[in-house]
Amino acid sequence: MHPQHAAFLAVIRQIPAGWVMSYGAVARAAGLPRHARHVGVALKQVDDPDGDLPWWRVVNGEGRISPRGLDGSDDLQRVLLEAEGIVFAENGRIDLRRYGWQA
DNA sequence: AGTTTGACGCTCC
DNA sequence: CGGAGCGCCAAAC
Repeated sequence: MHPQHAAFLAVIRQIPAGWVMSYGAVARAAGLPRHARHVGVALKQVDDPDGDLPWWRVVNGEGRISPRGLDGSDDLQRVLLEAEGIVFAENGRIDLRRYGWQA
């Protein structure tokens, strides 16, 4: 585990239920601006049997769930977010001005 | 050591 | 609002 990944995950763990953060926001909050892409890398590698990491509360800067290729785990992410009361717009976007968490 | 590759983001059009 | 283009940065080739 790279120390930077730990920093990203530490930030993500602090996002309260019902709120979201963009990859870029997480990177900035972790003190590593311009490393938004790296946040995605960290999340891809992580496995959380304990479920202590709310990975689903991270979306991209457009307020959309970032595509992961072939698997449909982005649908799961949407379900989890909606279960926390987050409302998706018609175009599948989340209003970050309303749900964006500022660490 | 040069190139490609992303769970990204911002500007333009 | 949707695309294209480009910058970014570490990893993997």
